Amino acid sequence: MGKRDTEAAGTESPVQFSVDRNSPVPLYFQLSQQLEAAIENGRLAPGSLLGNEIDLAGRLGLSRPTVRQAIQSLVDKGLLVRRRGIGTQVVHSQVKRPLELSSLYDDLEAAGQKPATRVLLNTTTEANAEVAAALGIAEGAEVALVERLRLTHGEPVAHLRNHLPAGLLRLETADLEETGLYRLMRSAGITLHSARQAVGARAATAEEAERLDEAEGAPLLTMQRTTFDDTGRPVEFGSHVYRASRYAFEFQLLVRP
Amino acid sequence: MGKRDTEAAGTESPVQFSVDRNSPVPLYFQLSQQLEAAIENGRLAPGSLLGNEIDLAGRLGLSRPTVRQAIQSLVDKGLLVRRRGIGTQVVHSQVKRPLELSSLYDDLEAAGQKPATRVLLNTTTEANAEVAAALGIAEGAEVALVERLRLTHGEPVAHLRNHLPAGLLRLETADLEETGLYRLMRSAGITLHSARQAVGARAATAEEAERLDEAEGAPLLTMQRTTFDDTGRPVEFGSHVYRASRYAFEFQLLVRP
DNA sequence: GAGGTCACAATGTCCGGACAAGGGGGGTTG
DNA sequence: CAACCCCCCTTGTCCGGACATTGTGACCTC
Repeated sequence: MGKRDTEAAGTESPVQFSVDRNSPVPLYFQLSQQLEAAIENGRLAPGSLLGNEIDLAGRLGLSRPTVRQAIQSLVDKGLLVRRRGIGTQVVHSQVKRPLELSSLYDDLEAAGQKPATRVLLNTTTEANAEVAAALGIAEGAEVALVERLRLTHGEPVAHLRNHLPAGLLRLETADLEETGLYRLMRSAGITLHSARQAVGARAATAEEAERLDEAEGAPLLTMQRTTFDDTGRPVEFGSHVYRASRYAFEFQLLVRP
Repeated sequence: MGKRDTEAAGTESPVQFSVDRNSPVPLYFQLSQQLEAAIENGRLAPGSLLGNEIDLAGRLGLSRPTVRQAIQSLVDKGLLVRRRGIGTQVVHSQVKRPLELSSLYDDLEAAGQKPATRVLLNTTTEANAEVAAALGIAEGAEVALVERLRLTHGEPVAHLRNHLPAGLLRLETADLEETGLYRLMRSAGITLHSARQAVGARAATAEEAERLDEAEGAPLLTMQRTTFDDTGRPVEFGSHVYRASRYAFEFQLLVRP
């Protein structure tokens, strides 16, 4: 009886947003960024309702499709959940970042470690059967070969062996010592699109043990990865070995609905 | 001069689609499924153009937004690539399935292996610090504990230890021997939404070696995973050990644009 | 009081249109 | 002949509206 009809239902959100129509950045993107920031810093509490799309659109002077596009992008990121008949609510946190095509260099840097790289080899060679199959080229064809040792605090973490199609990109040893391979590829105009990975484990050979400062037979984490650009062309085949005592893969993933 | 204006530009696709407006399944979904099937079986060749959205909409009697929604869902899956000013192309194959929240049981079954499960333990216990932190509950609180040995062809592949919040779900040993844990959770109405995983490696302890029929010190692949439902509530914490000689994680992933 | 029924609220789907932005090709111009 | 410019094609963004579908809660009935 004494209830006002506009009274919010408890977990409603009073956060205000605004968009700039003169900005060249799309309206839906402006909104999604503001929403994401509000979720990130807790102004939009986990579990709280977002308020219905119609009102939100009205308050911002946007159309519903635009608002929906903004919300959808965050649903895709796993930050929001839509429930028909209920509303859109903020996921109960714990979600950080979904799995990306992780660069070891970026991973280490993000973890606060200061990664260093020692280039062991930067040359060309003939593709063996495995490399040829991964890169979709003929066996014996010329490919670029890079072998690197990745270190943090002066300690080796991983041995990285990468094969790239010939002529794709000019790799300077100096650049490789400075940053990660993916960054170099991206700045060369290559758009990384997808990758196929296999992660396993095996015991260290004598040579690997020597290189990584481990005992022979110590458990190592292995990863093989073929990366494709947006045309589906293989642009890189990596065969990496990590010291299990110093590195593990961590990632978040979403369930495809 | 002698060119007809409707002449396709070489790599155009002549594939026909159709939608049923009386079906309850959404129009955009009908179209995206047909597109996906056409890509899967090669009728839409890798690299070929899809034809512009306007025409496609016109031919199907749909609006452009609906067609775009269908196409977008396949772009999200990594099957298509859009280029402004050019058109939408089929990715040059190699893409199979992006990473899903993989169930070992489903993985093995999909690989043609016939997985079997031996339940070693199905009880409740008090959460230790690690489990409590993962499930977001108090240390010492009661949790369900399941330990299973997963086998193929009579050979052990992995030892699986799972902790679940008390009262979430009634786990019958008989069911656990028949199928995977995730299937049981899903059929209990729990919607799995996201997971946080860590994959590493270590040497087998004497007990693990015994259980998995490996030598002591053999390299093992380890995974720890906390799974969340769509409200962000932790619903499962798994601590698994795989025989590196018989199993590796394989997955495809997309680069977030 | 327990049950079902109905209205409401919210997202899901779909339409038709409009203009902007980027890429490519062809024509024009030097 | 080459460089530049302009036009056209395609996707990107955005709008306003319409109806369907699905949870929820209140109301009514038994």
